[in-house]
Parts: sequence; C-alpha cells; structure tokens
Amino acid sequence: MSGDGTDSGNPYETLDGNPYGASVEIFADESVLKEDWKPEKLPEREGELEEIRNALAPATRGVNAHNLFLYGKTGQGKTVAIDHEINLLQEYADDQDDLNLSVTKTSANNQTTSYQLCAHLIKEIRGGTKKPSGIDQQSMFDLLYDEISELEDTVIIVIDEIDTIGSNDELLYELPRARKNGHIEDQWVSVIGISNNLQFRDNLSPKVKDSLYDSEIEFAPYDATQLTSILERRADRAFVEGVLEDDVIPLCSAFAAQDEGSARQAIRLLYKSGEIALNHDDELVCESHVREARDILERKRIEEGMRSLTTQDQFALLSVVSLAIDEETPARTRQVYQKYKSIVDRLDGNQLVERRVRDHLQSLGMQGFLLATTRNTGIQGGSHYRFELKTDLEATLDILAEDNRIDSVVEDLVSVATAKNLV
DNA sequence: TCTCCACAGGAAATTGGGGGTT
DNA sequence: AACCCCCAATTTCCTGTGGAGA
Repeated sequence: MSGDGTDSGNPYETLDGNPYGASVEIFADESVLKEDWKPEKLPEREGELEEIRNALAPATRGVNAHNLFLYGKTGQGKTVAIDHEINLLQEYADDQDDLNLSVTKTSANNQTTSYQLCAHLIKEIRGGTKKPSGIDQQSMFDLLYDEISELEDTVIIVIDEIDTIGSNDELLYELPRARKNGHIEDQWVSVIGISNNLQFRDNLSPKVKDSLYDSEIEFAPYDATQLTSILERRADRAFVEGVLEDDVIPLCSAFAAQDEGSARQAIRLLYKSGEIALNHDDELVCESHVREARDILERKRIEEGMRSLTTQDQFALLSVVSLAIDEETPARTRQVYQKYKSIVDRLDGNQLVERRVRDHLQSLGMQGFLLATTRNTGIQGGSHYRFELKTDLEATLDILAEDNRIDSVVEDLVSVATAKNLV
C-alpha cells in the first residue's frame, strides 16, 4: 500500500489533515511481514532441508520417494521447508523427459477421519467443489485409487495438519501400500505428512507406523538467537532503515521464544509493533511498542478463542466465572458442577452429566481460559482438580455477554461483580 | 504401612444429525 | 418412505490413584 505512493503528482499527499496520510515513515515493504509471505531461504533449517532432499531423492531415480513425516509446533518452517523442496523437485522433473511427477498438496484441516480425508483428497485431485459422500469407506478408498490412476507415474501427496485425523488412520495405512495391494498399477505413491502435534506419532496404530514410516524429521522450536536472525532478515526489507531501536528485535524474539518459539508469532509481534508506532506517529519503533503489541495480540488470541466456544463450553466457563465472582475459586469439580446445573437450569439448556462437564472444563483449561491444578487432600478430599479463571474477569464477561443465548445470566453476574467492585 | 476418600479418566454403548441410495 | 453409511457428542460403567490420617 505505502510502497508506491511516493509519486510527487499524487494530489492526496498535499492534503493536510487527511487521516490516511501518515506523517511518519515506518514500513518500506509491509508485505514481507504478512502471513503469506514466503522467504526464499531458510538458513536456520539447512539440516532439515537436506533430510527432506534425501527422502525425496528416490523419486528422481524412478521409484517412489520415501514416505516422510515432519513434526514440530506451528511456526517452525515445516510448510515453507516442504514447499521449497517440492518446488525444486518439480523444477528438476520438468527438465527431465523420463520423470513425470504429480504433487498434490493439501491441508487436512477439519478432516477428522480417514473417510473425510479421503473424500477431501478426491476433491483436491479432481479439482471439483464438493466431496463425495454417502458411500462406505472402502468405496471411498477405491474412488481415490481411481483418481490417482489418472495421475503421472510418480505421485507425492503432501498432507498438512495431518494430526487432525487422530487415531483414525486407516487411509495412511492403505495409501502407501496401494501398489503392493494391487489397487494401483502404474504409479509410485508416497505420502508426506506434516503434523503440529508431537504426540500424533505415538497415537498412530502400529501397522501405520510400519507401512508409512520411512523417515521423520523433527523441527525443534527456534531459539531466541535463531528468531533474531529470522527477524533481522525480514526487518531489513520490511522497515525503513533505522526506524527500529536496537532492542526491538531481540525483545520480539525473546517473547516468542519464551512462548512457542514460533517464527510466525515473532513476526506478528514485530509487525504489530510497527503498526502501533505508525498509529502513534512515532518515528521510531521502541520497546514499549513491542510490549503493547504483545498485550494486544495476547488479548486478541483469547477473545477469538472465547468467541468460538460451544454452548456447553460457555456454560462451563460461565460456571467458573460465577464462582469467581462469589469468590469461591479455585473450586473443585463438584462445586463447579453444582453451579453449572443451576445455570443450565436457568437458561433452559441441555444439562450434561458430570463426566462430560469435566471434559469441557479440561478443554477450557487446555485452551488457556481456566487454570486447572490437581490436588490431593488425602482422606479428606481425595485427589481432584481445582479450577479457577485464568483470563481477565471483566474481559471475559464482556465477551460472554455478546452471546444472546446466555446474556441474561451474564448481566446478572456483571451487576453482582460491579457491586463487589470486582470489575 | 495400610485405608480409603473423592475424584480422574479410559472404554464401550448410545444418541442424533448429516449425507446418501433405492 | 425405508434404509444405509459416517461421526461427534454424550452417557454409562468402570477401574485407577496419591496422600492424610489411623
């Protein structure tokens, strides 16, 4: 947006007081900081790239590439790395007469079973718009084999976020063996799975591990030093020279490294810091901007998560909120459940059994809304969880109030909380 | 050391809803 | 209309467990 607005003939530049005319120059090329910007080099991942290359190499020799699994948390460069190598391989294949390569790259996002993933792959390969359905699983697999048979001789299927299928992994067993089992005659098929979940591997069934596991590569989280060099490379292009104070990049790196070691997160933080400086008309990006950016991003993350809660999750959360206002947190599961029952009663919702509410509470804990600690008070209380609110009470009430299914209860809670000076 | 509380949490069965064919 | 497939959420039933106090 700002990059080519430097024409001297631009009439808007002379408009004094136009709110869109920023008076300070922060960004040189903002697009470098966007989510979809792909770096052309990954110096921090040379070793991993090399391993990927070795695994793909057999494809260049006319047989199937090794099956491959990439592990690592989000923002560790897994997707970028595989894209990079696949592109190189594709380029190479284009130059060779005797290597015909088909690469299908997709994300298993939201496909929670083998059946759905299979349907999804069929859709991707066909390029159609809707997934086949209504048939049994084996027919679905057969349909996929039909599609694959139409492809080139060497087929590589890249499946991002493959962990969403959990332990429902039959497709992963079938696919690499399709040729051996006679479902496919002319193709070499290999599968590259990318997983954000490090435990995914342990939950795979033994036969999948057996048939699919040629090699795996783990992407360890970046440390602060690596994040710093990643950020520096980006910042060189993204920012006007000299606008970043010296401690900005190290601080962004440190924050991100403390958390998940995610490059994505570090870059977001840097970007946001720049935007804040810009909005304040500050000429330099400094440490306080970074801290402000971190708070904003953190709050946004929580808000987004909270808005996407299911009704039952909201009930459970509301129960804990209510207990917090009564100043009875941390509360054990039974207390929360009592509160839950009364709330559901008032709202005329579906009342679930305690076992299930426990699961909801756990999941709220995992998402960072609740703090769940285990405790054991022996013969007096046995071992149990204690839940308390981890997020800001006022913000939580604000967000919950947006939902008109539950706002009557929220309003009451707000008035109680106000009376007690809690918000 | 042994007990026993009050849960935690695994596993299997059930429910209900979406999509389909015949 | 009658029936089939798949699946997430839930219920039902159950065994497992860490430590305070006898």
